[in-house]
Amino acid sequence: MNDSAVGASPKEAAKQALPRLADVAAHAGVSAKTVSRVVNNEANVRPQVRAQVLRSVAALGYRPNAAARALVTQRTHQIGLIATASSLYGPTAGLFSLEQAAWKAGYGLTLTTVREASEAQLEEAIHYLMVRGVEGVIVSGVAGALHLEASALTDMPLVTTSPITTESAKYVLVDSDQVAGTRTAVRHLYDSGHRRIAHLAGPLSWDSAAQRRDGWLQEVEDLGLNPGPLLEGDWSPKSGYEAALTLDRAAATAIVVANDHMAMGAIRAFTEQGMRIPNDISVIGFDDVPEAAYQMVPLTTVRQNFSSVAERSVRELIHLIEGREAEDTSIHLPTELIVRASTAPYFGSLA
Amino acid sequence: MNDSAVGASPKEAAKQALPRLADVAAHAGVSAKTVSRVVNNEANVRPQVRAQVLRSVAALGYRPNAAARALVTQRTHQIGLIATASSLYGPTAGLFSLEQAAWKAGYGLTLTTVREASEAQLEEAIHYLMVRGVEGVIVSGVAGALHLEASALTDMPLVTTSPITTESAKYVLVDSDQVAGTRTAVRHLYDSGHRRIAHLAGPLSWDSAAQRRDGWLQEVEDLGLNPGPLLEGDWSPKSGYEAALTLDRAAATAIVVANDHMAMGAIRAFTEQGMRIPNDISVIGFDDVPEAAYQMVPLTTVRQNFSSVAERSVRELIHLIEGREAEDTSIHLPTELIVRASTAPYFGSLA
DNA sequence: TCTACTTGATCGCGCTGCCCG
DNA sequence: ACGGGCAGCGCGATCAAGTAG
Repeated sequence: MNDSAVGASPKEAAKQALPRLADVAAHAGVSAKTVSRVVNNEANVRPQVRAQVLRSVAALGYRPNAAARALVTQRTHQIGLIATASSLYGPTAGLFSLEQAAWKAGYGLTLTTVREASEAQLEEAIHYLMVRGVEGVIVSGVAGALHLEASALTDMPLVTTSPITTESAKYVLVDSDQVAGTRTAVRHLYDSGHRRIAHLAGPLSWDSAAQRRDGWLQEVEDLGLNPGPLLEGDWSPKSGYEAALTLDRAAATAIVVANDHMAMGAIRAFTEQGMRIPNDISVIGFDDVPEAAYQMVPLTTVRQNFSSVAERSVRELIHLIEGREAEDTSIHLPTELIVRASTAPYFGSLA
Repeated sequence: MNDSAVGASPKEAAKQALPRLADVAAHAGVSAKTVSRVVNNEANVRPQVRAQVLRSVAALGYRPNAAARALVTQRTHQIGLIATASSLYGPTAGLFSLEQAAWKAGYGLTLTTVREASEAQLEEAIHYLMVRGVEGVIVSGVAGALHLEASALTDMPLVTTSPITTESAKYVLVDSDQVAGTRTAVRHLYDSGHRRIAHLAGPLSWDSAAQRRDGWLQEVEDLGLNPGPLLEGDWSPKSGYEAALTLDRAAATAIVVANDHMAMGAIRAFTEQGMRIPNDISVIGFDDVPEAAYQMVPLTTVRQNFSSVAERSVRELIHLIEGREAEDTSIHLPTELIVRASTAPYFGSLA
């Protein structure tokens, strides 16, 4: 029983020596049920007994077994997180905020990833999490506009960052206000005198990329301008670089880029072509990654507050878990334009 | 029973309608045990019966309940991940690789974070994970050299990225070879003619920062040079910027920086002071973040292969879980010097 | 009759809910 | 007001029992 020899089976190794409720009960000289009461802070235990039990708990280092508890209470206090497997700044930035917010609310996080944002993979991931008894699911950074059969969810509370169509009543969307973000960016350029404003979008299969493009387009049109060229990248600096090389120089005096990393690539491309930033072209990014302020040309950008999105997501999910009606099923958190040195006023061509 | 009214308790909501083994058994007209056999791919079930059970499983959408299974088998096939709560590139870069590697090996990931790398917080995190029945723990990106009482672990298999002293036999360290990384960087500068080589370190309470500094120092001394100035930042671009402003310009013709983001801040600071990169000073970063290649001055850097570290970590952990002896308890994966435009040969002062 | 294969009844994992003293 | 007994959450393990060759 007590052999600590090598080659012990995982079974023995995993649970080896973990004290159980009954051990504490024996140690304290009370019943198992009383220990349970103390551990769960229930009433009707004399302070004296409670103290004794607590002493035994401490002495043995007892912690209640989560699986057993989950089995009987049907609650796990776990939240499932489905993320797309990529190391993009956006998707990862909120991750730890998510965990911390969940922790504060008394929930743990079970993580799973999908390689691509297909209905099939999403449903598979949700099932994986359901089996593990998660009480709600957050889908973060998954690309497209998907449809989810309510049957697949069995009323699982769900919060996502990009819109999903579903019959489920327990569903809330939480995201930065992407449209307003790029609108603000366009507006800033307009106010600085720019009239030919291009857009370098993310992969348009991503909802957030499409929305940023929509914001650009809407604002440009509301301002009565002809939209400048629309380019598309894949979020990577490399794709920003390559897309920028294709930009017709005469067609734009400014460009709104869908994320900072593509903006960096674009700036590099413009520079290689002999253009100066911001003199020859103004560039605005999106995200405000930490290094944006410390580029050779500090980057003007639209800051997303990822930790706010994360915290709000957890809050909304827990509301759904607790059965409260969501007041607003589509929540858009504000972004903030951070003006640095990659944008400048445009006074018109002298030619 | 079937009310789908709002305000259902979490208990009902979470488990609502999930079919159990007994449901499948009834549907298929066999005993629960037979369903269990089929689900677990055990032998000795007639193909005909197996097919029928499988049909019932599909029809009801049955999935075995993980908590119940864990309770009886004492196995969860879950790996616990302890990460430091920060959105630094390094710690997050390997996260999804970790999840994918675990998934491939048939394990899930339970995530928890610590705010700071203290013994107390680590032990708390490990206990949190133990209660959830994880079979092993990976500690990623936690800073210092900590000591862990074996008693706290109860022989929990453990893989970390920075060294921990512990009595536990089931412990393996997996990391990039930090020392070799900065040694290579210094060597490259030396071979290019540099003789006054400074170092901008990360926070030296972090083991990885200390090791990179050690690599720099060792190589400099092995080459018979006097070490250049040693500066310290906190990994952020801002701290790199500020530290670089304090560098005595005459004291160094090159600087090895402990990560790319500080290097970016440093380059910005040097540029503001009228120095050109690499003409007036060569700069080498560490990590090879995606945007490093697309800076205005593409950054020479030491690439870490985060996904290799993640995959190897999972592999080693699973070996430990399976009771195999670790062949090597300290594994250092190679880094690669990526030479770009922020370094140049130095031909000596003409003064 | 004996062996090989296939199936099922019962128990218990660790804990909490209900009910009783 | 306080404490304990008992059942059962959903599953897999053990062992016994059944069927065919």
